[in-house]
Amino acid sequence: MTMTQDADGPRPAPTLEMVAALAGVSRATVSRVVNGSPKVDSELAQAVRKAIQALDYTPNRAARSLAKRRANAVTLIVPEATSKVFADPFFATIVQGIALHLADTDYTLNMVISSESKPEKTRSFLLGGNVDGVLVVSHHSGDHSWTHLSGSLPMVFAGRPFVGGNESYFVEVDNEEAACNATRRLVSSGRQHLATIAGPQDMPPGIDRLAGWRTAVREAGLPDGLVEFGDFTLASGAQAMQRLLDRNVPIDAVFAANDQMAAGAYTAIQGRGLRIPQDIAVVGFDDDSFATSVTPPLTTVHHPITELGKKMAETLVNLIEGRPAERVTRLPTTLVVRDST
Amino acid sequence: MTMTQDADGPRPAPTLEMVAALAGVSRATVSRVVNGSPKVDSELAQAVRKAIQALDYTPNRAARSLAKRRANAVTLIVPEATSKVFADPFFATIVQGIALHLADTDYTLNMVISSESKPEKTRSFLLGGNVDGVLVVSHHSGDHSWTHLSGSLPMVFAGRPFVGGNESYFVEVDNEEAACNATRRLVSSGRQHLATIAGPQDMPPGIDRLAGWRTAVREAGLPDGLVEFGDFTLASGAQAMQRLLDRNVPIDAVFAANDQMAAGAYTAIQGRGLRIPQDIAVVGFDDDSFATSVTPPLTTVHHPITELGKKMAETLVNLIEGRPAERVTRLPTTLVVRDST
DNA sequence: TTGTAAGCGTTATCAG
DNA sequence: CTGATAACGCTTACAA
Repeated sequence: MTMTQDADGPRPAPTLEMVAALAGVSRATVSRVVNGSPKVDSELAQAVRKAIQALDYTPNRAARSLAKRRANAVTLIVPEATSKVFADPFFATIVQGIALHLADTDYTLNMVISSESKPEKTRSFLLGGNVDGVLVVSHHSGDHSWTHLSGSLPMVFAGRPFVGGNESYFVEVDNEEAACNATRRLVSSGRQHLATIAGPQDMPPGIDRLAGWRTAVREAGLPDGLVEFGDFTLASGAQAMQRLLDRNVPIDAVFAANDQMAAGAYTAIQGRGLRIPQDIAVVGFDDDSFATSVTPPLTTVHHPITELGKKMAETLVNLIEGRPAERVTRLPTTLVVRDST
Repeated sequence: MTMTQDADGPRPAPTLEMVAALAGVSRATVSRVVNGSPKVDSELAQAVRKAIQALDYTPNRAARSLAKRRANAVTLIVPEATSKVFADPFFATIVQGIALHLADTDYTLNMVISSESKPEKTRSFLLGGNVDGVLVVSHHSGDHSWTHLSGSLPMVFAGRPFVGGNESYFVEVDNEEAACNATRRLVSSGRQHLATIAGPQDMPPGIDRLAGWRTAVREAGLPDGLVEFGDFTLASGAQAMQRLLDRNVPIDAVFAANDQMAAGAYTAIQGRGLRIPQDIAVVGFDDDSFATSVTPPLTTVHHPITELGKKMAETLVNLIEGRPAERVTRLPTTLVVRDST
């Protein structure tokens, strides 16, 4: 009785050795063509490629990593705290950008959500030579508990770290400038009583967007006291807007530090029978799905989040491969004007 | 001149061999204690553990995988199409659940977003022995282009696959039953004119939730024609509600197939000066951040998404390790009653 | 119970 | 330009 390949369990993947045999060359040669070495006879190369096709051969990553002392993998760290607050699409979108870029390289993306309870596990995973670089997306506060690793491993952050901003690699948009421009538009369209719903002041985006609003308001010679704070959630935006309205002072425009809070502001404004934009103009920040879902469609700052993720990945790969890389890359934003202003 | 360890480049990670030397045992023994083999003298074990501590040793995954012919890694596949539609937190949340569970195992999670353009790359990665199992979360339609791999590799799906539901492993909630219960509550609270904003009919959740609504409506002897469809986005929910209202027939309750569409329905309803719940009761599905952000807080079906992710991971690991695993696990839902009904 | 030694699939060095 | 052959760091029979 002969062994036939039954459907019992996946048969082992073809190895480089098998390819070599089929092509009638040495393993070294196969390895060379697989890795695109220029110095290999083109006839042999053809033969090898044919064999690879025939066998549907894929190099074994583990063996490869072992031999090259390089994992060809990068890790995305998401602090557990951050991972719990995914009301906004920031995370998913940035991950998408990262994965999209990495798909064109031969780096693999692995994800860990780092529990603050036992960070050593994550730490030793990272330092155990299993990873060539690290991406940190902690939309949340300044908990960059990973900054210290940047001495041992290439790291790139999403957004300026709350601390250590002068040593770390990161990619962001110019939040202050973008907020300033958005606010200027409000001014130049004739609004006189500008308010803002600011984000948390322990997060760089919260800080910078408020600063941008202030700059624009002051340069217009207007008072800058109409500030209420939210935490980037829809509900907090609604509440902040209520507080603003409760002050009983004239308000004819409001800049919200993100679209979710802007959407919240909508409910508060419209709930009081006021009209957007006739009574109050609203501009947001992010240009996420809220911006178009809401009525009237929201004028907002386009935040290129996917690009941000791509750029993070690109920077990290450059770092890993010893190519020059920008320490801080700042992506451009644009104001997209819709019907709320 | 002697070499001192300067801060030039990360020093190589300690190896098992170094641990063995320090502890005065053979590598085999170290390997045994690392892998928790029972048959090792407890004194030696202590010594080894001490050495591991001292050196801050972490096993090299590549080497380990190579030796055991097992990657200790699972891959999460996100179809590119799916990844573009992240208005709702489903993706982030389920990933969180997966990562959370995996954190307690020694499986690594890697993510690929599979471009439909060149699926072979993904395919060969998966089949190249780099991964022990696959998780597929394609919230989107029935594009389970991966089902065919399930012969070669353990796979678990998020939600019942549109096709192949009888062979695949998957975890889901009983959408039909949940929708039915939610609708029954509307009936039992005295509502007579029930409408629904259904999801896309090429997605199992869309289909099942509509079916559940129908069942409840029919068993109450009420007409089941008040149906409009959306695509699970806020905007589509608003539009569907407009169409419903435009029919100019009495409506005193509506079941939306998810919370985002319910939120959209809110704007349409309140935009016409109708009150929730006095004029129209609303119930949603998912219990995501919208449910509490909205005014009045939304009565909705709690969808245990994090648990879903955890269960997916758990099932997959069981499958990989040859333990028994449920082919379909259905997680319980609960109706959380807030102020919209 | 512990150690020896033979792989695991690739890459890299070094002759030829 | 090609082919032996020695690593790479760990696991695992097989001996002792």
